[in-house]
Amino acid sequence: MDYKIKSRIWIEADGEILLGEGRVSLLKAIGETGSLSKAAKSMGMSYKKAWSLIDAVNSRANKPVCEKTIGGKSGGGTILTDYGKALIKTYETINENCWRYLDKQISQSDLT
Amino acid sequence: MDYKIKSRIWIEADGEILLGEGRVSLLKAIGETGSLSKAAKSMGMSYKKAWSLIDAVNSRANKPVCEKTIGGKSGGGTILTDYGKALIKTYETINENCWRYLDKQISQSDLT
DNA sequence: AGTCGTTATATTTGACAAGGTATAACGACT
DNA sequence: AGTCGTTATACCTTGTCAAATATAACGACT
Repeated sequence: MDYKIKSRIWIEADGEILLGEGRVSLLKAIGETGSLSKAAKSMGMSYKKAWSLIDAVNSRANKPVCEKTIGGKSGGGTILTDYGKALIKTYETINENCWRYLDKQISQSDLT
Repeated sequence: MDYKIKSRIWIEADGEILLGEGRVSLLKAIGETGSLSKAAKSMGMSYKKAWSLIDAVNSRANKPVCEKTIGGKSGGGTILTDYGKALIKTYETINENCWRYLDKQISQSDLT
């Protein structure tokens, strides 16, 4: 059996988690569905958990990550800001780079 | 508030966690104390948890990571094998490299 | 035989996170 | 005014994981 190396990265602001893998997935689902409740449902996550995650992200980020509207014909919705999209992209790029880097590292080691 | 990037890496064998940050700390404490129970105590960890962690590591690693003796004058003890020491060293080296790499990545991004 | 500190294991208890349910507020539209 | 789907929040239940407790086996040494 050969070993594999895995990693998780996250971004912190003020010592608290701002953005991790789960929050990025949720933000992406919001971008696709235009709604927090639909995003939560598409991920099999409870609305309550999704709301608290997004609340944490918005309260810790330097700029708003999404904009929410309540009421109206469609009931309301949530859309990502440009800043939110940039955050997602940065996270994913660094994450993929990290994977590649680690795979190279483990292949250079002589573990058996 | 500026963002910081954090990471955790771990090594898997057969899809199960072999070695992570906590297990490496425990192994190092074993190396310093020569005893699983003393190592657990020094980390404020229950003996049971320490034992189960080490049991998992030993059962998944390709070679034994530590050798245990029961009974005798000193009651027994646990010492690391050369293979265990090599595992620790490899993990820590890759981990530190990963931190440096990520710091470089985040500084090259233009997040505000 | 008795002592000692260790490894090894089962059982119970407690704390905390996760989830479910319920309900209110909202506002464009009919 | 009524409808609708959403955001927002409180409350309670449940499941899971950590911790505490208890006990046994072991073997060199006295």
